[in-house]
Amino acid sequence: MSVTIYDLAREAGVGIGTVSRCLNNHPSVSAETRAKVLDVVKRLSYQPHAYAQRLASKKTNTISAIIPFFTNYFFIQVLQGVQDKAAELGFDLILYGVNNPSQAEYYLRRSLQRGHVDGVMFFSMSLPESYVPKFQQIRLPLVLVDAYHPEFDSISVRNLEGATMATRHLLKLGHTNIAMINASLSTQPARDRMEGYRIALAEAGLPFRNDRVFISEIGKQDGFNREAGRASMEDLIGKNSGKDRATAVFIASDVQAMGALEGAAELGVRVPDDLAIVSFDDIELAQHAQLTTMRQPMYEMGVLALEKLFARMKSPDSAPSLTTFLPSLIVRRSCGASVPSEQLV
Amino acid sequence: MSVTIYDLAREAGVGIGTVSRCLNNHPSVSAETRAKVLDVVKRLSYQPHAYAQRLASKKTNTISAIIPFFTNYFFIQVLQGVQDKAAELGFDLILYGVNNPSQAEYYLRRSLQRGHVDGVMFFSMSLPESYVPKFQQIRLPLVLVDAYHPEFDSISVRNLEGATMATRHLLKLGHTNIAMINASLSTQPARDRMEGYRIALAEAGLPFRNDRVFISEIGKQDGFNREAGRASMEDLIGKNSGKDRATAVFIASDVQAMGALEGAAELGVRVPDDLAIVSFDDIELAQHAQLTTMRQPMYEMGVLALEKLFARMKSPDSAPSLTTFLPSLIVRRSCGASVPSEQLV
DNA sequence: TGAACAGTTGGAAGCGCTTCCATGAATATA
DNA sequence: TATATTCATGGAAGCGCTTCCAACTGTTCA
Repeated sequence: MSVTIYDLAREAGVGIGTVSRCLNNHPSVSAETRAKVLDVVKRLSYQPHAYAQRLASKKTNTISAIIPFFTNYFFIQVLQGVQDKAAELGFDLILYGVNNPSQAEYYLRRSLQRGHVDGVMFFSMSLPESYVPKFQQIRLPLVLVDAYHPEFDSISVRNLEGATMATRHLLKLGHTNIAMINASLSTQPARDRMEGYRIALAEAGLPFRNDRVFISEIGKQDGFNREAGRASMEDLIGKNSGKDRATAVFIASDVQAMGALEGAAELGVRVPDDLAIVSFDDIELAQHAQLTTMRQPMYEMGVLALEKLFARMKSPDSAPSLTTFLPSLIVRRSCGASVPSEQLV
Repeated sequence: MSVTIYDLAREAGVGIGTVSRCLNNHPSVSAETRAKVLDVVKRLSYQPHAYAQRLASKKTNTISAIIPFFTNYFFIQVLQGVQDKAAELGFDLILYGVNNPSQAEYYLRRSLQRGHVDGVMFFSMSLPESYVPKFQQIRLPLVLVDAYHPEFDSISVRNLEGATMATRHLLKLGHTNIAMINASLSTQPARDRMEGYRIALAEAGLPFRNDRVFISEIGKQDGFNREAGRASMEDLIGKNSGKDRATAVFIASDVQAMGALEGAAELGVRVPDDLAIVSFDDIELAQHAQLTTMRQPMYEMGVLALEKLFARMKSPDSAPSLTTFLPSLIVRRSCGASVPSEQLV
């Protein structure tokens, strides 16, 4: 049927051990023999059987990525980084796209299956605590991306600093009354982004006021969605009159900002003239909507995730590392800065 | 180290054959024995070794998807369909995201590796002819999605009919001078969409005029990109004056339409008042930009792709099937229809 | 001249499973 | 009672590879 190393061995007049050594670039094969064997390999167009190799060598050359679909553009971008690096390192990538935490758990279990994958990447969700010992027991490398756990390698974005940068930008543009639209404070990113906002205000000697923070938790994703953004904006505009009027708002995510833009347009509030906006994430829509926003280096995060996984395979006992990325400010029209410096396109 | 069926067999006081039969729901095991074995399985928290199973059974329970990243939203949507169905059928999905045809070929070869996957899905690119015999020889199931080849199962969208529907919609709104912005005619979709446009015009007794079709091939993807759309729109507007003025345009894709909108805005042409627009694809941006467009059932296509692959595994000898999906008209603001009927959100 | 050693090589064992065949027990049939 | 027939079961063989160990060939050195 298909060509095996036994066929190669017979054809080349050598033993199967020698054939295997040739295929795996083992040093102790004479140049002559190697050439002979490789010639036969080519002639019979031999292809190794992936699973036989994996069974015998106890390495799978495969990793899995558990990643929620709802992150959309983030999903694609980060996946490109992962995929490119995986190809470079010769790994196959099993994709487990999920829509909810219970699906994620299912795939965690599946990834933990003995000999299934050499490593796991877990994205944008908090790791259920019950899986911590399981990964540690079988010593399966795990990297968290856009998430954090002290026991594992993690990669995340510095939400606090990013929020500070965003708010500082509005301050630099002369705004002194800056509101915030946030998502549920039950999530760490929302808390961090609010803290960053608070810090920037404090730096400028401005008070942090609870009545300037608008939070809606309607819809999915703890309020990180379009409808919640819209509701918050309507709320804000309803209360935004008189001399105490906010002239700018920092919005915790681009998707919320998209909804907020709709709400503002509907209520006749012009952006940026009546209200300047800076948000967070730089999803694809942000460019089209001309949102000034904090960009996360998604592709780079994907690449680094795989690098960390690889490093962990090499040295399983090193201490868990945390790498944080500083988001960068992308200036577009929504903040009202005079010279939009869109460099990306 | 890890628990094997030998451990189970010893612990349960049965043979390894019996254990294996229990695990695989083979009928000829007494209920009593089965219960005993399954109890031990649970007690030792046994996990089968994936690759040992695969080597012995000669089935991988894995499929690969070769899919270009540049399709963006299509990518995510269709992948969700694939993933959901794969989970249901118990398959693992190896994702090979690519950015160019040579990467695609690399992964085709990899997928063809003996015993690597049980089936392959190939998206949105034309299959290199040299791979046709390779798949046929080793009888590896292959499904083409958003693509077509007579020798394989294919799923595609009826571009011609979709274009006709789009153009008809503009006609129904009273337009009699309708232009088209297209991409390179070297691609089948571009040809089909133009033919559909032509047919709708003919139905209405209107002439097809070459000077009303604007094609730019700048940038990537044979002109299916933002810059090309913008260039074409600028070209159109430059030539659009006098009584021979086009009042509507059918644009071959949403991404082109996004660029076209920018160009129109810059040149002071209002959409839809001065120029009505209908485009094609219904990517995520389309909703935000309020583009009236032809929606492709992406999720459904993903599900069907996996169903076809599965069917092909069951009966390798049936004739190749082609399924086409009819896109549906999503009415938003860009066409100027009085009552936007956005049902999706 | 013989011992020690490095460089190659062949092939058995083993990875953990599925499957087939032989066997034995239990039941049905003449 | 003797003989089929069915149902469960144990375990060897085999999937295609890697790896280890033994063995064989030359060389080198005392």
